[in-house]
Amino acid sequence: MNREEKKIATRKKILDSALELFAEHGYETTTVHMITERAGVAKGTFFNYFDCKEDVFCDLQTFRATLEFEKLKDIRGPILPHVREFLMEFVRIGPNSRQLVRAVLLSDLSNEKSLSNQRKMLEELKDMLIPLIVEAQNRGEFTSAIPADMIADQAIQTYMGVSFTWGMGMGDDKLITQMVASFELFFRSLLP
Amino acid sequence: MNREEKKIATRKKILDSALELFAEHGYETTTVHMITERAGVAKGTFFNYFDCKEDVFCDLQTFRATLEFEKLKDIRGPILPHVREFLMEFVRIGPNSRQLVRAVLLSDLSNEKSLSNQRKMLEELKDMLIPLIVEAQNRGEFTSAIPADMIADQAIQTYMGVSFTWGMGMGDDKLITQMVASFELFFRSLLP
Amino acid sequence: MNREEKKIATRKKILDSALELFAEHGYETTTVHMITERAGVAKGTFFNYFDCKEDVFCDLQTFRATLEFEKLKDIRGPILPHVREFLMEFVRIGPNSRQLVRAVLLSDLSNEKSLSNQRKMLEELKDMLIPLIVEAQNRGEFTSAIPADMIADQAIQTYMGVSFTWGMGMGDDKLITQMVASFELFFRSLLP
Amino acid sequence: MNREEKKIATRKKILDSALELFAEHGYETTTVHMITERAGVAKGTFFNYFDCKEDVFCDLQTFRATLEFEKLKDIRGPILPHVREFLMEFVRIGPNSRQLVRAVLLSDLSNEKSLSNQRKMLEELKDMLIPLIVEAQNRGEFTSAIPADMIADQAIQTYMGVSFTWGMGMGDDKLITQMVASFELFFRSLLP
DNA sequence: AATGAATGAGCATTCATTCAT
DNA sequence: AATGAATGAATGCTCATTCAT
Repeated sequence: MNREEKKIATRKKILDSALELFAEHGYETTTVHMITERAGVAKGTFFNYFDCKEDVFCDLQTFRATLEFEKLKDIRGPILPHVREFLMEFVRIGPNSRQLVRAVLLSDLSNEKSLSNQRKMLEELKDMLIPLIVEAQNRGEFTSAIPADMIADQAIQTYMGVSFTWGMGMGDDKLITQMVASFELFFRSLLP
Repeated sequence: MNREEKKIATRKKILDSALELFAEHGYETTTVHMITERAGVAKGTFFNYFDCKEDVFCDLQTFRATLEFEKLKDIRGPILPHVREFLMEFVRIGPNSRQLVRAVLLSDLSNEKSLSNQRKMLEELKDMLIPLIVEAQNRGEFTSAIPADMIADQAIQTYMGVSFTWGMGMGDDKLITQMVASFELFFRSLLP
Repeated sequence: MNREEKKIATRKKILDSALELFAEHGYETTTVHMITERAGVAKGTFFNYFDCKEDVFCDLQTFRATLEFEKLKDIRGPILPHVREFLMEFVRIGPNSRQLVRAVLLSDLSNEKSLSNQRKMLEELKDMLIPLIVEAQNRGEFTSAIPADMIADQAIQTYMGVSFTWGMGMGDDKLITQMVASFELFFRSLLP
Repeated sequence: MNREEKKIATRKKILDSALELFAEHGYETTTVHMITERAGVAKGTFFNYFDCKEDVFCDLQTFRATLEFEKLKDIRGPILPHVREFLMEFVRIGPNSRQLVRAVLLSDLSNEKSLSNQRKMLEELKDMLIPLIVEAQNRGEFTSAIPADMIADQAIQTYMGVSFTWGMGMGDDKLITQMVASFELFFRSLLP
């Protein structure tokens, strides 16, 4: 492992430890000392990689921003199979322990910067969903009785609702199972 | 106002100030000094009423436990109107600013004690919903294709999903409007 | 000693300790811990009295701003006796150990706020001196060959020069002796 | 440029950067990182040339010790022209921005080692001045009413006083102008 | 019962210094 | 000889909590 790789590894160690600890104790209660201790580095090392404690926190969220919403654009024909597939990938990429989910939600709420990041991301997702929904309505897959943007809102709410309650310890052992089940029911409400 | 009443008033002033501040800044970021300043009492007074800072926090949550789930027990005949009414009261009692909603969700997530309180409350709610749903299924209001407990989970998820996304700043200006709209869609998915 | 007096006493203890330590080690090298240790209070107590470390520093200078320059305004008749008297009082009020003088000069230089405070004070002093000098020139006490404002500058320079070299450990044991001697020589240069 | 020359150049780069930064921010506030960044070398390189941060600081002062006081020894005949000339060179060699002057004075005061260096230098200067002054008194250039060592003290005080007040931002734009003006007045006080 | 001065453990952050590469 | 990642002691500052008044 050369120098550059070591640096990346150290950064990752710190990020991972931070994510775990934020999940276990929340942002404020987690100290830099705790993070570096778990990462197995000195306290000072933390600040070689991040300007301040808050920065790690924001970093945690960026991984989600990289999600490939783009894929949704190219959907042709019946929408449901694609949405199911997208959803599964979306969940597969994200955190998969209840603790981690809680940590991410916590981060969304506790911090003004995170809050607006997250809101922006959801708005983007919504903008990408609407045309898909409209097309599905035209094709007769979804009811046209409900406006497309309301359906989009609803989809996002379903996603966040599942995340939240699952993160709290309720629902099926696997997040993906719970997510798919909830969306099946959701799609049921969209039948023409 | 006699002595005893004064004591109760002081306690209430402190609790109210704390709730407001937790809503504005979160638990950790709110200091005892901030609370007593807003309540208009001296810092020491706080500790005459609460053993430690965490205690106010737990006190804040108890108000939700007092919610009258009991009412749900006595429902007879068609369920939908009752559920709609219950929902509206439920939302009316709870916090109504996005900030407050966020604060409460934050409190649910940040603290082990709060987390388990909240989970217990939701489980209770679920247990109360299931027989109602079964009866509605028997009466033909809801589809029987979906197990009652799954529907109950779904209802709770819908509630949390709306709370979360609305707290983040999305959706209709009024929480109640958003909540009702989402539940109408939800009920749509339960049609036989 | 009642509560209010105690507060004043504590504040004074902290200020005195700070002044001594700044004199011994300079501003940056002196830690809040050192100050509170010498003052015999807890570290936190420091911050009950001053918002930050820098504030003590600025406080140290204010005592000089209270100097009664006003007295100079009312001088009538021959100026020299009054100036001598003023000078002696000026020195008597100010710090009298070499260490303290050094601390004050150090504070003037190390900190932008102090620097501008001090400059302003000296400018004020100069403005007050000029009319006196003009009158003395008219009365024939001082030469008119040198502009009054230059003489004022010179007086201030003499004062600072004595302070600096004396603070460094040179000159007569007593600052006042050294100051008077230097000003006698200075006045000699102003003979018509 | 061979290896030896390169080493000398690197050392100089570091020293120059340090001097500039000490002038701009003072000793304590300047970090090794700032120095090496401005010098364009890595942080580690600093410690290849200096054992510790303090060492650069002491090195900076030595340049003043190299001042050729020796020249004063060989003065014959009327003293004033020589002293004027010496003074001008003295000032020309030294720092010429208000910031730099302030930095040097600061360094004199903040550090025990610097303080004693500076004191020693001034004492030497004084010892060199006294015989010159005695001779000038004998020749009738200066009054004999004032002891020669007092005059020497006075000269040094004048020098430091001008430096200090000029460094603080007062007086003529050019230090040399201010210095010459003050010394002219000083010489005036020495007329027989 | 109410006050607020005093406390000190604990935190984020800085930075001179080391040392493997 | 030069590098810069890693170190950890030290610092300014916060704040829940105590307790004499």
